[in-house]
Amino acid sequence: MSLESRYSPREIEGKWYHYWESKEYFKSVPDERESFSVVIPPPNITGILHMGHILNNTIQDILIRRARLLGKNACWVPGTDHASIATEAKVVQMLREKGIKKSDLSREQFLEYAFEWKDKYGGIILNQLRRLGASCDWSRTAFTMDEIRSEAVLKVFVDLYRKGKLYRGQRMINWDPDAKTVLSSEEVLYKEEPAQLFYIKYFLEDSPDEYVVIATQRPETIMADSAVAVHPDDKRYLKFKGKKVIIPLIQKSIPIIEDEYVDKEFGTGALKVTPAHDQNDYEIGLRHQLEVVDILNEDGSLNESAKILVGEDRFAARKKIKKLLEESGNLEKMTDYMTNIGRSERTNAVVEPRLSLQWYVDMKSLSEPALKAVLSGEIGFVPENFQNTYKHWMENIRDWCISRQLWWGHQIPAWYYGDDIFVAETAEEALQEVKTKTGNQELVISDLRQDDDVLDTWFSSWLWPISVFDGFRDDKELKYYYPTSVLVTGWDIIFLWVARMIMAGYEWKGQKPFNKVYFTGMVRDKLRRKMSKSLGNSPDALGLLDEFGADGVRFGMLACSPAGGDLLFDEKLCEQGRNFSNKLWNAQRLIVSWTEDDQKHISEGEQIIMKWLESRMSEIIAETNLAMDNFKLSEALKTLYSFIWEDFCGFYLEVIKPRSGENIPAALYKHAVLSFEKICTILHPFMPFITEEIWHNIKERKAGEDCMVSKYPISQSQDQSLLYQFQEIRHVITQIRDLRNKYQIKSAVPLDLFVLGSNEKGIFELKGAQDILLKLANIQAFHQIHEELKQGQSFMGLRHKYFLQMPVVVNVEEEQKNLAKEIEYAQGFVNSVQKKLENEKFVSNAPAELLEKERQKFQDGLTRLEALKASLQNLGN
RNA sequence: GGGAGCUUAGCUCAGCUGGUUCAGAGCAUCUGCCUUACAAGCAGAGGGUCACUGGUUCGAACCCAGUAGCUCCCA
Repeated sequence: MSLESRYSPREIEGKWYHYWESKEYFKSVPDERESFSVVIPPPNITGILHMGHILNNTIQDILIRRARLLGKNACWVPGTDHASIATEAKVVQMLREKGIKKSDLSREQFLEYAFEWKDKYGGIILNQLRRLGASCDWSRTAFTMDEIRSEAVLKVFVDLYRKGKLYRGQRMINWDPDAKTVLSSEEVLYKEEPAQLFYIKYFLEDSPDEYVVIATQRPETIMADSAVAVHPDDKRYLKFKGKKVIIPLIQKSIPIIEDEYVDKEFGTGALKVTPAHDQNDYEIGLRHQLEVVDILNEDGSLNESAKILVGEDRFAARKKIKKLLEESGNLEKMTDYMTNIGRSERTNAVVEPRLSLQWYVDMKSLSEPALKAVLSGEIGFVPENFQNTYKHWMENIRDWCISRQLWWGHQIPAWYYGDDIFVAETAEEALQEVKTKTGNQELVISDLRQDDDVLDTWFSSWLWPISVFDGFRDDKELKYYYPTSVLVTGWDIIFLWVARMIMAGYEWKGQKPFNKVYFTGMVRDKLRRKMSKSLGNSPDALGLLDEFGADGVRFGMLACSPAGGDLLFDEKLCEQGRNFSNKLWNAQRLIVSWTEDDQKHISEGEQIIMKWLESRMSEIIAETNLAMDNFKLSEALKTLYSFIWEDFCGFYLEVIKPRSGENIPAALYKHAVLSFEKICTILHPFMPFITEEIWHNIKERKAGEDCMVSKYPISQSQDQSLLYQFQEIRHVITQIRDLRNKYQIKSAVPLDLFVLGSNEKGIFELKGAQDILLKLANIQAFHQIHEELKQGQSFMGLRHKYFLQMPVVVNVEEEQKNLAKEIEYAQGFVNSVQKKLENEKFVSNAPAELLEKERQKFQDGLTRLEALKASLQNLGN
């Protein structure tokens, strides 16, 4: 077989993904095995693959693939989210490009277009996940607006209504004038933005020479003012108590009121009160029974009630009113200042506080079990400190506004007849109720009017862990897969989604939806900026996959992904991943190039290195398991990376590599293949494609004998003393290489090695050590000596002192310097340990084990110190 | 205004319940190598007062308090 020296992932990745799919390896059906289930955070149908998805789905895939290898019945349910606002915006835009206005269409016609759009673009992102290697059970692909999921939504709505946990209420809400819909507070993003404060004079009604100056950022709303408020303790305004002022331009008279809400320090200390257009003002209005004047249309333009500037957009009106106020002499001055502006997460429009009638879920009743579940640890958060954030939000929870003034989504199952509301899953049921209530059997469905609005998208996604298993109709699958094992998502939607899923889980199934939540960080660029389209700092995800291969990208993404915190993405990490792929690829090339020979004897060195690798691998498996159990995926991968690169390729393969032209003993070859095979399995969850490829290249495989469905190796007990001996061997090799480097002695020149020791020979007690030193450091002979060697470079091992005889002139002065430095260090070490041992409190307090360790340390330190001193002396002679 | 968190090598971060002179890894840097698996590589090396100040302790990067700087969430 001839293989390129560079690994090219492209065809290989495609090949294996199709193969796995054709074998139905991703498919899960309930059986007697333990289940391991994950539901995907459904990406928007408007979305395309970005770095956040790569991160999130790589992690899920790793967990799922590992569970599968561990013998569990792994089920990863994929799907998409209909994303009301975002999708409707896209569809409206698409229609506009075709020259169609939304207002010209009926609801049915619009939905037809929307579904068309969804069919065309909605699956893109799922296909992109396939390229990443995501092993989802595609036969389960769900959509928040498909039949099963929609039915669940309606059921839940009706259920909440009947339980009295759902109501319709008039509230101050966040209005998106672009999308013309209400937003929940979680969908509004606040940011400091520069703005201007307008200082406006309001003249007194009964003494036209006097005036009060109010400072406002929104002069266009003065027509909606119902009062001017001052703080009751504010001495400046005492004289105006009970008086009235005139709103400029429209000459309307409003009272001056006193309210403690007013901040005396801000602006002039006098606040214009506009109950219809500000949350706080609304509350002041309630306290003082003020008139509510709504001057804005749903698109943010001024309406008839404004009396002036009718039809103008709010921002245009602001500019115009400035001029008007100047002309009328009411504008005293303007100042710049920074203020928090709320913008719609989806449309970026400045959000307008607006009074309106909406549907709400009473959250208090739902939050209690959900809070308890997390605080008690029933549901584990990774990292744990998100508990605090969660707790704070849950304890201050506000009712959830779930209606949206859109067409794309689940239309609210509420029907109106006269002044009455009838909530039911279908129009027929609603009609039945109307008939019962009114006693009028003649009524037909068209006599009722269904609520125009749709439900917030999260009102369907909070049911996701239940609804993807059709859990509202049938418990069969739910019993097996629910609660799901772990949810992997970004911490930014902890309230929008995670908290609500927990509530839904307890509300309808009396059980948590998942055992663990793994919060990923936010992907940022090297400069710590959030990746965004507008900054253009987000790498092209598909381009990355092309360039580095899915395995390389998965590696790169994970290498910088601690749970929770931000992660600074750098393409260099993908490059590292690609290089790692290449390393594995070449290790495979090497092994495959060898010729087996069953006649050839295994040397002592080969014997011990096989044993060593087994111990070492067991150690690594245990470490990896521990890291994975604690969701330290990044750490687990790094452990494997350095084991494979340093231990397996850099050491083991170098030792067993036959000299050129020679064959390899058959048993050794088999050991190498078997070891590599295990490595493939352990690494498979992280880098599925290349491991599958290598798995098949290093050995003939029978049908169904695939890496993806292999058995995860078990950590055996380890030979600790062997591991220790090898540490010493490798240390000695490094020292020898260093000396060769320093004195420019080629590795081709064989050298003799001496170990100083009266009764033990250190590493050379281990049969085979010499073979290894010969192979890796070209040590041709080994001698035990009992005193310092005059001609020779010395170095310290972990326990012993070694000499290397080299045909060189030693730089005495420099050596002396180095030795002096080392002696100083060793002396310091010995001193500190001695101090510790002489300290009675330490001796009496420290555990016996530690004490023993310290004594050993002291002994070793002394030996080392003596040896160094001897070297120094020796050098002088 | 309320809360959470961070500060360790040039960069990004590990460092689990205090216990090797504990200061670690990767990347970057430097030196030497195209040694027949891999230059996407090999062999080595240098680099840090663990933000600052105090305290607890036999012992502190780790625990406590304060200070400074940064980040995020909520209002």
